[in-house]
Amino acid sequence: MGSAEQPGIVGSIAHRVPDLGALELLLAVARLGSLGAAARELGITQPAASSRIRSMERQLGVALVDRSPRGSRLTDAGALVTDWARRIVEAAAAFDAGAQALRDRRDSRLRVAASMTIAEYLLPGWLLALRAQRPDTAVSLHAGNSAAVAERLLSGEADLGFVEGLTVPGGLDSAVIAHDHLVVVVAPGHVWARRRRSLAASELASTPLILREKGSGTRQVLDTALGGLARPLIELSSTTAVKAAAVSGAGPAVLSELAVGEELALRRLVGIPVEGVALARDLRAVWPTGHRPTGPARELLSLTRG
Amino acid sequence: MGSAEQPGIVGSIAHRVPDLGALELLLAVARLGSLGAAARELGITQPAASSRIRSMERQLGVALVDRSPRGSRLTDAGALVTDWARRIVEAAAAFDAGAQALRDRRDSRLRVAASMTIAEYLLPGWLLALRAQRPDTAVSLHAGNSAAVAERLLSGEADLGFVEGLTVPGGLDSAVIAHDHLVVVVAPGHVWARRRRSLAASELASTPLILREKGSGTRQVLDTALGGLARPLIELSSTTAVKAAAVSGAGPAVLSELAVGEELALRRLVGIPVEGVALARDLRAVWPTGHRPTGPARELLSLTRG
DNA sequence: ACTCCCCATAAGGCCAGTTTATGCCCCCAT
DNA sequence: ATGGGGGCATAAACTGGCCTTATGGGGAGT
Repeated sequence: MGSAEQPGIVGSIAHRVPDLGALELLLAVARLGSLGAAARELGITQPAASSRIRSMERQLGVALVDRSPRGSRLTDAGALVTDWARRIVEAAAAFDAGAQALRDRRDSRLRVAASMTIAEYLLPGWLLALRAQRPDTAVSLHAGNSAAVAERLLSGEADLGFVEGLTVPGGLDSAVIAHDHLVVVVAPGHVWARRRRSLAASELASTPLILREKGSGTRQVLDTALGGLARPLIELSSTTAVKAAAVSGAGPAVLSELAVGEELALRRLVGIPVEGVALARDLRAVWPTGHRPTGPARELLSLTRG
Repeated sequence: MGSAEQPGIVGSIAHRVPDLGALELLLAVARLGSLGAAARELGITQPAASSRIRSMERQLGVALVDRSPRGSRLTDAGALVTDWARRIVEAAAAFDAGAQALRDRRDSRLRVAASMTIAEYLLPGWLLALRAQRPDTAVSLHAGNSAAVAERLLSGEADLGFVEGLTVPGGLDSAVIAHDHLVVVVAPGHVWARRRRSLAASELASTPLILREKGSGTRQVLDTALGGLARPLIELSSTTAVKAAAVSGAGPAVLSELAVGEELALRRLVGIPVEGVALARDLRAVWPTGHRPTGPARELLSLTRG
């Protein structure tokens, strides 16, 4: 690492955060109460675990575990660190579940097609649950808009689909699996953030907004709710881009609450109540008319409803 | 969460998920549109970035980036992977912000004391926001129950505190910064999950529950709401342990909605409405009477929306 | 054509993490 | 008391991944 130590602006966080293996090890230690047991579970030797925990403590500058000849318990700081670490590892598990489904395997027993918002925010969790229940089910995933989902289902390239629009594409049966609603959000510095009254539909319709492109489920719902009048300030091709633009203060955006939950909680964005507009939408599972999901597809479907 | 730390048959997820540095690089490529530019931003050379992205694609079995002599753009699959990766990196950034506050003890310009739930779920995000706004503010953090927070403030060992109980400890002024409410949760297989009617307070009081230990803010609110009648099925010392017990079906648990948001969304737990019990509580910032927060403390306070 | 910006490949170096091999400590059962 | 076993630490050697430097090829604007 010859070039590393320029003490200027903060570099990447990767070298200040222990890697996933170390965090996973820490979780195992917390759960099992012993370095050796944790090491066995992860398939490494006890000295490796010992050394890794120690170097993590050195890196963070905090003692994480209390070692004793009877085992190891977390310190107070260690418990906190472990809770924070768990969120990273959970996100990594979701990543893994999703990524494994993207690998286009011919022998997949369940082929799923989903709209972007669902694929982005919900599907990894469902796949994780499915894996816990049926570890040997190989799943493949394709993401696209409603039309693309319908096409894959009707051509037999997918067994089960998920869409987020208002209408169900022709030739498909569906079941509502969850409800979502769109929210109007602005950066905390925006004028609207200081409003006391809720927004009138006419105001929303007459204000240029940061929007997803036409054809997206989100845009479809908004256009319908406003009677086709949504005025774009700018059109972006991903939820992430819209969020980033809104956070940076470019203007008001309309997004699924799924997409902005975290931003609202941390006040990076502020939600503006709107009156007289139906911004709710159903999230639906879809399949070719008559072909009720069976086998793995039925399994996944039942997981999405609880 | 269980699935994130279940004993893996296939070994750890760490070797199936790219490390944080690679994910961060991918995010930079997505944002900047070029491998070389991303490499420069992270302070590595272009061949290193090229090689790292390539090995990530090999590991995941998916093409992530479309290279051209004019730059690089994400493939469709790459966009999805990047969105999932962003969640890992965000969790890592929160971890980093929190961990740094656990370390900086001596020369901290802002010393914070917080109750466990707040330290666990909210503080890392606040610290992240604070760092974005005032990058040079060194923060130290101690977590403990309300009494410990009060003690640190009154002894001058902390400048600002956060508590979640019903009452404000003596000698402290406070400001409500957010509202939280406790929810009754059970595993999806539990009898209560199939109830149609909401739960009566008397039923809750007469059912043995999975609870935090006495002295915790959560327990204090519940005991007060039920008139001191909460019957423990088992008492556990961390929110995480309570959650894990509830998910495994051991019985009903009572937890902050902050703690179970994800579990509810993924149906690993089901919330049970309760009638006639006030399970709401305020989250408060606290400081020694008369010493209104100034400087960094005031800055942090304003981020929490006091 | 010239030049700039992009990316790929090759060869060598370095560090982190791992394994094997010991040693010490404490608890408990014989 | 006396082994035995579980638990952790340290030392030394190995390995592999990531980084760097050096170099080459391809497209786009001037």
